[in-house]
Amino acid sequence: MKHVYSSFMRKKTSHLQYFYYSSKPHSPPHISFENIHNLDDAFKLFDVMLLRHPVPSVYHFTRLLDYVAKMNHYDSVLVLFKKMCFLGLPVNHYTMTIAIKCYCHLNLPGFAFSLIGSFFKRGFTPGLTTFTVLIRGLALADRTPDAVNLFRKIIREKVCKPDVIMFGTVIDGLCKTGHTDRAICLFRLMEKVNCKADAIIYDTIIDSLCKERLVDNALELFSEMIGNGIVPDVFTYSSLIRGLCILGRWVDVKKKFEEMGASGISPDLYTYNILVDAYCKEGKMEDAEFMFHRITARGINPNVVTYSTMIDGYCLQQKMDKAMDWFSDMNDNNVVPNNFTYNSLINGFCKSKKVDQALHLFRFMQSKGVKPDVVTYNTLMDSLYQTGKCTLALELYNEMQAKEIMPDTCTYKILLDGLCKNHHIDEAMSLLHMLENRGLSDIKCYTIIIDGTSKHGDFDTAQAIFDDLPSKGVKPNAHTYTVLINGLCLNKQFKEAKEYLVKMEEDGCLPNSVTYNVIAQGFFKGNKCVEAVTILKEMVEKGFAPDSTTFELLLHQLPAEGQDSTLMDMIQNFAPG
DNA sequence: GTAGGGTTAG
Repeated sequence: MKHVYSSFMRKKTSHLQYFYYSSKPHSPPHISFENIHNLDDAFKLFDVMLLRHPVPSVYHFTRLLDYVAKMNHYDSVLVLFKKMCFLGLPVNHYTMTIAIKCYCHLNLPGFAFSLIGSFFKRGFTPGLTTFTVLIRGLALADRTPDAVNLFRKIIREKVCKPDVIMFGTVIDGLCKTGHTDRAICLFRLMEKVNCKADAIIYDTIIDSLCKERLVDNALELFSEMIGNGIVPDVFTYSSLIRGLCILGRWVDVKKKFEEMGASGISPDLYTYNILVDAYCKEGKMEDAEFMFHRITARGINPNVVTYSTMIDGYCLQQKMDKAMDWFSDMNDNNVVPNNFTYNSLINGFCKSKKVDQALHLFRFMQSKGVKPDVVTYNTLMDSLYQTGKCTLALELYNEMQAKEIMPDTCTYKILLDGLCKNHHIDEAMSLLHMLENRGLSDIKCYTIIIDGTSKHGDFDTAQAIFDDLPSKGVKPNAHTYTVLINGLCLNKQFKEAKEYLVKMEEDGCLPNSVTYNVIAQGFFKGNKCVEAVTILKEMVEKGFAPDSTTFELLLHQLPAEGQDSTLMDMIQNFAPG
């Protein structure tokens, strides 16, 4: 064996010497991970370790597996783990816990559980760490209720005494599934069992509260945290800053940002990315660029998120030249664009009615090895349908299915709307029935169909679908009523349109600005100008403003209604600009 | 000696 090993070394010495070096001649080579940069290196090292005589201890193999796991190559870890088991190499509770983690990350919690059996077979007992990995694994696999049950069982059967990390794992699982309230209950329970919450626990809950826009509650918890002597870190401040950004509390954002610096905590790239994103979403591109320059001024390299966020900001404003400039900058700086980057650009081009450029990018991204996802397809299909290119849209739909990219609820809504707008009502109806059979139809689907059929001139169908909603257990919302009222106006059923305006309110759907604009425009177009003006007055009383189309129609009535002082007031109040 | 929890973009 030793001979095999040395001849192997001679052949491949140039590469393998990176992994081994001896401090003394004839001493066992030291195993080094320093020069492992990719999966290939890791597999080679594994093979070399197998050829060693004697075979290195389980400790070395475990470290190698952990190393590969930390590179997120969970499937490869399991390949190596199975190979170890197959070759009869020893594995211990450390090795098995890593394997459990990998099964969980691959969404195979069943296999993870079966490894618990192996624990006992091999004479090990799973402890806190292993159970924490399992709990987290269940949460990762969208099985948080099971994770919570396992946690309860561990406490009930006194399997082990949960520590702050296990509590933190369960709390995170609850937060990520929208149960922040339950997470807070568990957090309070910790105190009762003498388990002191640390910064990570506070950060998890604060972040979750901020995401739910309960920023004041988050700030309260932040004060409590400090009161309890827990020092906030960059995570805490980043979460709070993002929460304040979401609410547009810019003064508070600035204050928190300064407070953070004063506490000796430097914002990191995450923090900056949050701010860049917030400014971009707000359309404050100058502020976003300023933040970007602060990043580089601090010697931090912006990453794919930073660039993609800037690009998305310009795309949202349809400033495609600027967006493409940033795209070039990103490439010049060797930051590799990903799905998000391309999807933003494709969306930007679509919204600027440059579908050809969007399609060009769609092909380009694939040539660069970036795989389009459901969002890419949705964006393109919507744009193609809206510009009447049905054949191409359908081709993309088929292509997407061929690639086994699962359509989501957005996809179906795009198809429904696209088919209706392009006069394929029958196909839209059969799609709706398919969605009903699969339990995928919701009020938005029906609203699209009601809108589509009535705009297509088939108001009877629209009305029939609307009337059938209760029997399907679906409740119309303000949008549905608005679409129906629009249909009634198109069908010149003005009396009914007004009746539905009252009816929707009785049904708990308050008419909004769109509803009033739609009905006012319908009445103007049907030459029911006096009634249109009555509706406009009601609208203004309720605090809604006519949009530009309504306003133009109103102006046309000026000679006839010029004596009406209310009308004049309205015109003066709402003149655009 | 080795295994466990928290932050960014449609």
